[in-house]
Amino acid sequence: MQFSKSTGYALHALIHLARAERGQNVGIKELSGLLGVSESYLSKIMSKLRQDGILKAVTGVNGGYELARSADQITFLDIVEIIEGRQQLYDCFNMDEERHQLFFEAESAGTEAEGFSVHSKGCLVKKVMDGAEKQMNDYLRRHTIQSVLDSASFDCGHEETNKK
Amino acid sequence: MQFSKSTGYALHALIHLARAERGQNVGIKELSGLLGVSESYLSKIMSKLRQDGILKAVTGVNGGYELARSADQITFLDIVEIIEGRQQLYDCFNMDEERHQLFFEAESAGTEAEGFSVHSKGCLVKKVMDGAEKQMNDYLRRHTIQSVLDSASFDCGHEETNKK
DNA sequence: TGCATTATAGATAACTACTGTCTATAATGG
DNA sequence: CCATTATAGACAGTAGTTATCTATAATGCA
Repeated sequence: MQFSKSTGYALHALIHLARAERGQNVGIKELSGLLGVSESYLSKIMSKLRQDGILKAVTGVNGGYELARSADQITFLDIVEIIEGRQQLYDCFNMDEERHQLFFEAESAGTEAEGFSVHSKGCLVKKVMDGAEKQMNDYLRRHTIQSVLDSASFDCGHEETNKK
Repeated sequence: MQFSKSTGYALHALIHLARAERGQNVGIKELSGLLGVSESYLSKIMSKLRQDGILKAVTGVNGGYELARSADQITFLDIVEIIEGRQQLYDCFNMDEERHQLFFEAESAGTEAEGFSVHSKGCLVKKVMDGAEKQMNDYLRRHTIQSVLDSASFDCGHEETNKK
């Protein structure tokens, strides 16, 4: 299990766009040269980001890409979900209860009258794996394109560093 | 990006083994029937777990598998690393500094005399992605086969529940 | 208008990993 | 000696990733 290279391309491209002047379009040629990936392949990725509202694109002369929202409103999780897809990391291979009788959490067996909060039924393995995924996603949600710019000392001098 | 089904098989099989009597071998036939996967495929997974010291295996009549250590010494991370491999989730596509000049963290530029701890140089994108992976791994390390057994109310009656 | 530029969309293909089957082999107990 | 059980290797189908190439559409400029 690994993140696809496309996710890396997307994140690096966005950082570059975030550093560009507002209103300045950056073309695929510049981006692909910077990242060392073909224009053809990268443009697929950029189109996806546009379709999901991360970018704006302009065709024609002086066209190119621009962020559709400010860099601190674009989280790493946004990009990972767009490129990797939104399925969960762990799909239990067989969710029917017949086979899972041993791996399912029993729902407060027979104690309904006691007012117990009925446990949500589900595979205990999946519960752990989903918990693990949530830890990662929460972290990715806390990190934005802007936060990466802040942690770097780009153009030391005319921009304050460590703004965050 | 998703966990492979094999990881799910492995975890479920281990939970079943953990419930078996100490010294009692469980055969591949029983396990494959329970999980709904072929003996052939599951045995590959079990062999891997044996090679990595999670299981002991006995061939021949009355043979089968048994945990090699106690269930609370087998973490979810152990199993994920064995089945999914130990590579990092994010490999930066191009780590040479030439191309990365914009994405690398500068190492405490020119302030060496101040006694700053020199930042470890590296791609800022990778730093975030590695951080995210660490969050997930830490969670997986805190969850063991035993902790899953504890959270379930198996065989209510002759075993204490919530031992942990 | 016509042309160069630039993004978009579709078809295609190589490669890899995952999932799974089949067969042969080795070890063990009865 | 035989049935049982795990192991190892070869093999194949499927899906996803990583591209490439071509054609198309939109835009700005001369």
